[in-house]
Order: sequence, then structure tokens, then C-alpha cells
Amino acid sequence: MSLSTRYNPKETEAKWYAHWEANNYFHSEPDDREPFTIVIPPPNVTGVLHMGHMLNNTIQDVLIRRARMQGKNACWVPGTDHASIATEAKVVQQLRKQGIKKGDISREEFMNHAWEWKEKYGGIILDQLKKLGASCDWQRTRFTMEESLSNAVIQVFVDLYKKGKLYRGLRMTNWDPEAKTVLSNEEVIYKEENSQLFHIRYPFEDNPNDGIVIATQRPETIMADVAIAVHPDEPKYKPFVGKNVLIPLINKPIPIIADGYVDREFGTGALKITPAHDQNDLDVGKRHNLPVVDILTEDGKLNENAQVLVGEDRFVARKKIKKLLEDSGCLVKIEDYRTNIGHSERTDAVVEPRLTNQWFLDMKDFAKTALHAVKSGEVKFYPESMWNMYYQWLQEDNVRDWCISRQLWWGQRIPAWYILKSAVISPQSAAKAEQFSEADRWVENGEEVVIVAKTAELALEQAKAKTGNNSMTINDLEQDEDVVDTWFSSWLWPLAVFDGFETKEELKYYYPTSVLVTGWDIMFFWVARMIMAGYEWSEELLGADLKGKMPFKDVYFTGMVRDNKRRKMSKSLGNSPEALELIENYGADGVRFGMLLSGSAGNDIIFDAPFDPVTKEVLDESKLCEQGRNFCNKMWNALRLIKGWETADLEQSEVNALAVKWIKDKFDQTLASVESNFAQYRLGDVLMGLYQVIWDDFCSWYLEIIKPSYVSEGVSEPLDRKTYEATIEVFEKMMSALHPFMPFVTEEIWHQLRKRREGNDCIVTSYPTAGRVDKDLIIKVEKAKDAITKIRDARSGKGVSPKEPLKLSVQNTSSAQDMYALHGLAGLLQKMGNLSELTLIDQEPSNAMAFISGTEKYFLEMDIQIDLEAERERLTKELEYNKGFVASVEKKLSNERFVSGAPSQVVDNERKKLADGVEKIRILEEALGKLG
RNA sequence: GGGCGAUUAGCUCAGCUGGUUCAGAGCACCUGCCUUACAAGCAGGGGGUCAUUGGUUCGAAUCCAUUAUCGCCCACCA
Repeated sequence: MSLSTRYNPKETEAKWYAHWEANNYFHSEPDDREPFTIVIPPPNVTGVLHMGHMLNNTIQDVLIRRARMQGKNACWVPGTDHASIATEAKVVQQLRKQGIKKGDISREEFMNHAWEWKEKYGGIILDQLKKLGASCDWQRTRFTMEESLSNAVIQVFVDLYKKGKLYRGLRMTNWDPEAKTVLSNEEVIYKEENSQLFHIRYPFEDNPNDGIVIATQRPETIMADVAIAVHPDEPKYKPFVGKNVLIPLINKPIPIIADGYVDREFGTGALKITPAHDQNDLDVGKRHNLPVVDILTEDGKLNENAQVLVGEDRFVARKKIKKLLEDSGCLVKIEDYRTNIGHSERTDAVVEPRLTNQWFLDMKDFAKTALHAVKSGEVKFYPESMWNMYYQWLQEDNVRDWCISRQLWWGQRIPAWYILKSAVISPQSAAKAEQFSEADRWVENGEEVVIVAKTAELALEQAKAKTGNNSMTINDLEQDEDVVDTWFSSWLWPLAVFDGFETKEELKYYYPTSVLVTGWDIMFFWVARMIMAGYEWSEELLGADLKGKMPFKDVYFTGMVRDNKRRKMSKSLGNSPEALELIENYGADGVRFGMLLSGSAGNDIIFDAPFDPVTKEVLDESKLCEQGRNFCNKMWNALRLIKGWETADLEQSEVNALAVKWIKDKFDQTLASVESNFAQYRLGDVLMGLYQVIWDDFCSWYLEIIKPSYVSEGVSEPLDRKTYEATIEVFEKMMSALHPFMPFVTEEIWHQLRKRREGNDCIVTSYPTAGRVDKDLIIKVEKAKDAITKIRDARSGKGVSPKEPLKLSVQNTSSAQDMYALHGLAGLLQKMGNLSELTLIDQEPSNAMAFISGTEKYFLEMDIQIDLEAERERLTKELEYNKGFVASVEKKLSNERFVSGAPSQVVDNERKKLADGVEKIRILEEALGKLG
């Protein structure tokens, strides 16, 4: 058998992933084991794998794989989100390429195209997750718009309406002119940008030569002005209140009003009131009974109301109106200005405040329960500090009602119907029909009559009752055109992925899920709302079977992945490495290693891009992935070494027996820290611990200790079976401990180590647990390692080859006797230090180099002239250090308040330090004395 | 404007309730090695007043306060 000197991830990864899938290891069915459940944060169907996903899903996979190995019923539910806005935009774009305009086709036709698109491209990201090694239960793959999930959305909508938590109303909303839909407050991202403040003079109607100057960022909206407001106490403006001014360019008279809202210090102290395009102006307008003039179209162009620049885009209009104002002499000045501008989270278009009729969810009670959930500890956040952000957002005065309707087609259509004028077909209904809206819908108390029901049929029933008109048909109703916000379906994800809202059998078993792993950037969009939904419906759904209302017990917040300049990785910046190329270059295990080691919960991840963002050239910079790849290679070569050994029925040497005991203990020690770190989701620390024990202890020390020496070129002595067997055992245990982190290489080595029976795979072997540790043994071996290091140091310092055997002696003291009473320790020292002999002596040898390791004094005989001066200098330095050390300890111990105040254990420790220090000083002084 | 968090080696970060894993890890760096598992490697090494200034304490990287710098979240000032 010959194995390549380099580990080859590519074929190995494909092989094992297929093997795991073929054995159905990822699939979970409810049984009597304890469940361990994770629902994936569903990536957008439009998405391709990026660094954030890789981080996120690597963490989830580590947790799920470990749980599986611990014998829990591990279930990781994958799926995708329909992502209303993003997907609809993609489909519209695609149709446009085919020469089809969205406005020219029916809703149904559009939906057909959209579903087609989804079928074709929607699974890409999930396939990419497989490359990463994600052990999702693919048979459970869900989609937020599949039938059962959509039904849940409808059900919830109806329920909330019945509970009086949903309402429809005309409000100032955030309008995305690009997507042509309204957005929730959370979907508006404010960015500080350079802007300009236009100072514009509005001439008095009765005295056009004089006027009042206002300041605005948005000169293109002056045509929508309905008043100029000044502060009531401002003497400068007081005389003008009640007068009219003329809007420049269109010469429309509007009144000057007084309102306390105006800040006298800002700008000119006079404010234009534009109720259609600003919330505050709307409030002011309402107080003064002013009309609303809307001058913008749904795609952000000026409409006929504007009178000038009709049809121009708002930003083009801004530029052009500047010129017009200049020409009219009304532009006083322009100053530079920095201000926050809201952008659409999805399209990045500048959001337009716009008065529209929308559906809102009353958040007051939801906010309270969501707050309570975390406060009470029902849900735990990792890191805990994320709670601060969460808390602040859910404060009563901070949380605003959630606008859930969207003017899109791709999504769950709102189950609300309006009664049409045509329903007036009997005298009975005619009597009830007092008024109709512009859309010819029935109006009651000034509002359109709404019927909310799960289906059109049920809505019709209700409508009949309402109108008293039994001959009404479905054609007399009109369903709301809007769909719900994507997040209005995602917030049900943990409740709905198991069996929709239908059978509940699986929900009983899997709910609440164990942990949610997600980025903190969607804390408000998603995490908080899932908690709300869990609180609202889990009890109704599960009744007596409820194990907890919260959708998850823990939330692990990952940081944002940033580049080495601390910029958030994004497509537009082009600073994100191609996830798949990364896997291609370093292997999935290498990349997983890199992701896991680069940060802890909540902390942002600085991830060096391995590719130049501009040239796409490979930079030799993605150190952590490289480290991961190298680690794979290291383990691979350890495997090659071990597999190359011949074995024989030999007596196990003392050295080997000691080495085996030591590595087992050492690994158990690591396993103990693995357990505690896992409990705190410190995955990076777990991985580093395993990395160190495998690389340093196992490869660098253990394997070197037991490595059989060679007889002649290419031929080495056989190894005793007992040691060989133990080595395999430790190695495979290490592989199983590492498996959740680096599943592919560990599975491969697992199988290379032994012939395995069908089904004996690393992925399903039981996760190792820590055993008892012989601390004394570990300490003694550590001391021996220190001595060996000093020997090597001495060799390299004196230019003596490691190949040249040397004589070493130890001063015969009781502690030396105790140390070397450990069987095999002397042999270990001899082998690793390449010593021809190791003896305890009472008489110091001549021409030997002395060094101290622990409290032992060693003499290394080398066949070279010892430089007495250098020796003296080295020893003096060490002596000085120890004297200083002892002095500080003595000072501590002579402080009575320390001796009486500190715990006795601490004081005892100090005493021991002192004793050791004094002994070292004695040895050093003695050695220096000998040098003369 | 309100709030949160950070500041420890050249870089990225650990350091839990103050005292032996108290100044750590990984990477980078320096020196020497193509030693028959691995140069994607081996052996050895250097490097920090724990941001500032005070305070509490027998004892502070750790607790308190202050200042500075950075980051983030929230908020309608035209």
C-alpha cells in the first residue's frame, strides 16, 4: 500500500458525502431518543453561498454532528426562503430580457414564471452546502412558500385578525420606488451621506419682491408644499403668520402657519410643509387641516400634480429644479450637508416616505412577550451581550407596528376580500350600501369593508352574512392584491417546518429546537419575531404536549464576516472570496477549520480574502484555511507513518508503555476542556485544543517517542503489537473527537486505520468522553520534555548535531530519584534527546554543560571545549532571574496581611514557590562556584 | 441625541466569580535543518508597564471611576 505524501481532499470529500447520504445518516425520524434539533436560517432562493453562510452552516454542522455522535436524535432541517422582493426582482429582470413586461402579464402568468425560476435555480445554494459537508436532513427540505407553510401563514393572518392585532390603514410608509412596494421600518437602512441644503425664497403673495426663505434637502418636492411653518414665538416671522406665499415656479399660494414643531435654530427657522412626503409634515398638516398633495408616482417620478418636470425621476428633477430655481431668482444659496438617508435593504433604492394603505400588526404585546422570553432565561443568547441590543429594540417606545403588506406578487397573498359595488343586487343589500370607495368597494365608517378568511369560499359566506345578500358570488368580492412580508412567513419557520400547522406529530417531538445559529444582523427581522410567534402559537398548536413555548433554547449569534480592512464582505464591494473556490483550494475541511478558528460567538470575523478582489488572483493570504489544509496533511502523514510500521509479537518496552499512558492521559485532559468549551459554544477553542493535542502531543512527541528505530537504510525495527494497537486506538479516538469540525479527513483516516465493517463509520461512532487523568505522570513527562528541549537547545547553541549521541547525568537528589522512578522516563529522555546514557550521579563531571530543568540539575557532556565565560554568563543570568523571583515571593510572604488574609492554599503555593526558588539558587550558585 | 461593546505580542484573539495553567494561544517573525511520515515539514528562539489616570484591596489584565480612541445598535430635526 502506498499513500500519497499529500492529502487529497477533492475525491475524498465527494466519496464520503455520497457514502453518508447513501447510508441515510442525516435523516431523522422521531423515536425515543432525546432530540437535538436545528432549523437552518433559510437562505434566499436567489442566493449563492457566501462567507456568512459558510460560517453559519459550519457551526450548525459541528453542533449537529456532535449531537449525532452523542447518541441524540439529531435533526437539521434545511430549506430556503422565497425572499419576496429579491426573487420578484430577479424574475422581473429575467422576463424583461425575454421582452416581457410584468405589467403586461397576469398575476397567474407571472407566478408561473416565478415558480419555474425557483425550480430551476432555487436549489443551487443547498447543493453548495453539501460541498461544505453540511449534514442536513435533505428529505426534510422546506421552502417558505410551499403549500403547508403558506397555509400556516394564512392561518396565522386570520388568527391575528380575529384577535384584533391586525389592522389596515392609511399611514406614512417607507416606499421603495424600485421594487414598487412598501417596506417595514426594519428594512430601511440609514446611511450617512453628503447632501445639500437648498435655501429657497418663497415670495409673499401680496409683495412678491419680499419673501420668506426656507431650507430643504429636497427642492423637487416644493410643488407638494401646502404651507410654510414658523415657530410661534419667533419675532422675525411673527408678522407674516397668516399671510400667503407663492410656491416658486408654480406660483401656488400657500399659507404661513405657526407650529411649535419648528426648530428655530435649524436652517432658516422656517420650514416647508409637505404632508405627502414626510411624516412630520403630515403631522403638522393634520394639526392645521391642510391638504395633502402627492407629486410622486410609484416609481419615484414626478406626476401631474407637480405641474413642472412631470415625468422626471426625482433625482433628475432635483438637478433640473436647481437650474429652474436659479433662473427664477428664488434660490438663495446651497450649502453642503451631511444627513441620514434611508435605503431599501434589498434594492438599495432611496426610500420615499409615502402615504399608503397597508396592513399593520400591533406589536405592543408581542414586544412584551419577546422581551420576557430572554429576560426570564427561557431563551439564552450567546454571547450574552447581544441581549442589550435586543432589549433596547423591544423597549415599549421603540417598537413600532409592523407593516406586513407588500405590493408584490411573489409571496403569500393576503387573505382579505373587499365587497364590490356589484354586490348591490338586492334591495336588502342596497340599503346597507351607503358609500363606495374610489375602487368601488363598500365603505363603512370611512373605511373599506374587509373580510378576512382562510379561503375565498369562507370569505363569501361571511360577505353574504354581512350584506344580507345570499345571491352574491365570488365575483362580487375582490381579494387584496398584496402579499405579506417575507418575514411574516419566516417567523413561523420553527413552528411550521415539521408538519405545517397540520398533524403536529413531529412538532411534538422536535419542538422547541435546540439552538439557532444566525447572524446578529437579523436579530430584529427574524430572531425576535420567531420568539414572538413561538409564544403566540406553540401552546395553541401543542396544548398538553408543549415542552416550552420558545422556538429554541439557545441562540448563537455569529459575527459578520469582514475582510482584513474590516469592511463587511459584500457582493458590491467585491471583497468576498468565492466560497466554492475556497473549498476548491483548501478542501472543505480546511475552510471549515479556517471559519471556526477565526472568531467566537458574536465577534465579527476578520477573514483574509485569498483572492484579490479586483484581479481575482490568488493571494497567499488566507492563512487560516491554509492552516486547516496543512492540518489535514499533517494527520494524513501521521497515518502514513503508522501504516508503514511493521509489527511483531514483542514485549512492550517501558518507554512505549509510558508513552501510551501519557498520550491517553493527555488526550483525556483535552477532552475535558472540549466538553466545557462545547457547553459554552466556544467551538474555536475546542478545535484549537484538538489541533494542539494532535499536532504537538501526538505527532511531535508521541509518534516520535514510539517510532521504531531503523536497522538499515529503509528498514526499521518492528513495533510491538500492544503499542501499535494503542496508537491506532488513540488516533481513531482523536479522529472521532475532531470529526464534527473536519468531517471528511477524519472519516477517511478512520477507515484507513482499520478495516471497518459496514456501518462502522466515524460519523456515527460515539463521541469520546474524558477519562480520569494521572496528573503526576503528565507533570513528570512535561519535566522530561523540558529537559529534552534544553538538550536540543544546547546542541543547537553549540552546533552539535542532533545525530551525535551525548552523555547526560542528573544530580542525584531525592526529587530526581522520584522523577526517574517512573518507568520508561529515563528511556524517553534518552531516545528523544539522543543520549548514549543517562545516569544519576553524586559527583559532578568535568567539562560538562550544566542546566536546570524543574529542580533537577543536569550535566550534558559534549565533545567540545566549553566556553567558560559564556557558561558563566548564562548561569548568572538565570541566577539573577531566580533571585528576583524569590525576592518577590519573600516580600509577599513577609506581608502579614497576605499570610492571614489570603486563602491557605494560595499561601501554601507561595511557600512552595519560595522553596523551589531557593533550591534553584543553591544549584546555580554551586554550578557557578565550580566554574571558578 | 440615546444606548451597548471593545482597547492584552507585529496580526487575530483567549484570559469565567480578583491569588500556579497570570501575562497566554494561533499566525507572523528570527536562527538552524531537504533527519528515511509530512518543507503544506522539523528543531530552537525573541517579542506585551494588559489604552490613560486615579481608587478599592494584603494582592488588579481582572472590581469601581475617569479620560482617550475605535466599533456597533437605535432615533423624524427640514
